[in-house]
Amino acid sequence: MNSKSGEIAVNVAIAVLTVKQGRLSVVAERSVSPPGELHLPTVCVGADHLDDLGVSLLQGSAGIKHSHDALFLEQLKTYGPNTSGAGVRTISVGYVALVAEAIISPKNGRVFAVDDLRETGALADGDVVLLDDAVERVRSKFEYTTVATTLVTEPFTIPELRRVYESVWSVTLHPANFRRKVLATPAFVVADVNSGNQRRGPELFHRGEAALLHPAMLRPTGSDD
Amino acid sequence: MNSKSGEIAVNVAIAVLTVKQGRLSVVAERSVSPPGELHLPTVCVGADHLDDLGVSLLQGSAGIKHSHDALFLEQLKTYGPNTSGAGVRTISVGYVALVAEAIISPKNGRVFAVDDLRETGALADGDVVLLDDAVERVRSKFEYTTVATTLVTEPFTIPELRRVYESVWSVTLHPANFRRKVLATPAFVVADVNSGNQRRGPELFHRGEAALLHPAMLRPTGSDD
DNA sequence: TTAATAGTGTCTATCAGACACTATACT
DNA sequence: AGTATAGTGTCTGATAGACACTATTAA
Repeated sequence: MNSKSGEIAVNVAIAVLTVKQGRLSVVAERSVSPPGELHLPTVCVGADHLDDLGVSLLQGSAGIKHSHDALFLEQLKTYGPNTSGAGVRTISVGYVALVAEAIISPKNGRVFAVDDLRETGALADGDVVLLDDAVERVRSKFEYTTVATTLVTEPFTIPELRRVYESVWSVTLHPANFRRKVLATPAFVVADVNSGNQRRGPELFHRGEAALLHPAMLRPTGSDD
Repeated sequence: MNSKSGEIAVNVAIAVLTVKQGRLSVVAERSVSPPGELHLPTVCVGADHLDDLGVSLLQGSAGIKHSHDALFLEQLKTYGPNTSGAGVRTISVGYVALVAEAIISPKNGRVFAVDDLRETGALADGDVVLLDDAVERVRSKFEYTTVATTLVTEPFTIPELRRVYESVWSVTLHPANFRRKVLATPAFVVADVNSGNQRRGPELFHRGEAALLHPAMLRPTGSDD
């Protein structure tokens, strides 16, 4: 109700998650000030709406062509205020994005396996919290939405989609039951029309129109790593 | 990474939800500038951490004695920036809280039924979005956590707890099956030791230690009002 | 040929929802 | 007595998870 809050700086930070070589991974950039430290892509907030900033930050950091077919972007929560080196109080609005590894070409950073980032401790402290929240949010989203299909390139097979689930949840799933559950949800995936023509091997699918899963596909109990 | 964001004001806004006379309700205050308009309690962000601000805002607006036994507080998301009347760009960090109606004594506001607020349109536009998000978050939390017990006063009966669920979800639930599901979750509620002594009537319970529900208690399909 | 994976069929334990019935309390 | 609510027992359909089996591909 009063603008007396004054000296607060606001930025948007993003965890761009993908699956690379079967491992849950994230785009991170090298910091300048503490050399060797890594941080998540960030942009300062001006007049643009937060969600618009999230989109442009995603596209800028991951080098994605505008309005690519399938991508997932969602605000997580806001952190801070933290006092930076120069004594500026800063709050960070965190976002999480899901993009297939094939269409990522990071501008200033690189794609790191999340487990490696955690083990080496190279990621800035505040970003570790954001990354943890991002991973947990995505793991949860996988249970009751179709966002997993944003991490495969079309056309894809059911086992490919299963390996995405396995990488994100870090579990192994029963192939037969997984296939049944995916196909039981009406428009989760749709069979490729060319499937059965020339090609042999596993059946090919495309993303369906469904966004929510009924019923939900719950991760195995006691699944966390 | 740069404090050039400048002119941004940050505040915290809260939706304090409760069940009053069987209806999902929220604490709102009368605005000064557009007379008659209502708004959610707000505080400007200074040096304190956002979550600490949420706690003090909850206690300040709802008049709750410090560290009351059961209360739920969670950050929702951040909105904006919106340009206020004076041309100040403001972003609002939204919180949602759950408190039993018996321990609310609003300082500057009143407890309104959410449906009434929506119908009359008296709530400020931005706050309507926050309120909607808060209600949806709580409805979802009810499915897989025990937070519903924060909306009853101890000791309580199973039917009282059921009516809390019914008010928040705006559905009617099957009494027998509801009781079975609640009692099937180990430490959701614990029987009152005095139950069966003097008193007759429905059995009395207290809040249990469990925070998560296994298995989840899903709302009836197609339940929204 | 062998090993690994894709895919189908089927069985069982569990849970959600519905119904029937008894017990208790208030009028 | 009669009505409403608390609480128990039980049935049915749907689902999760496990196992057995066949088909296909790649070495």
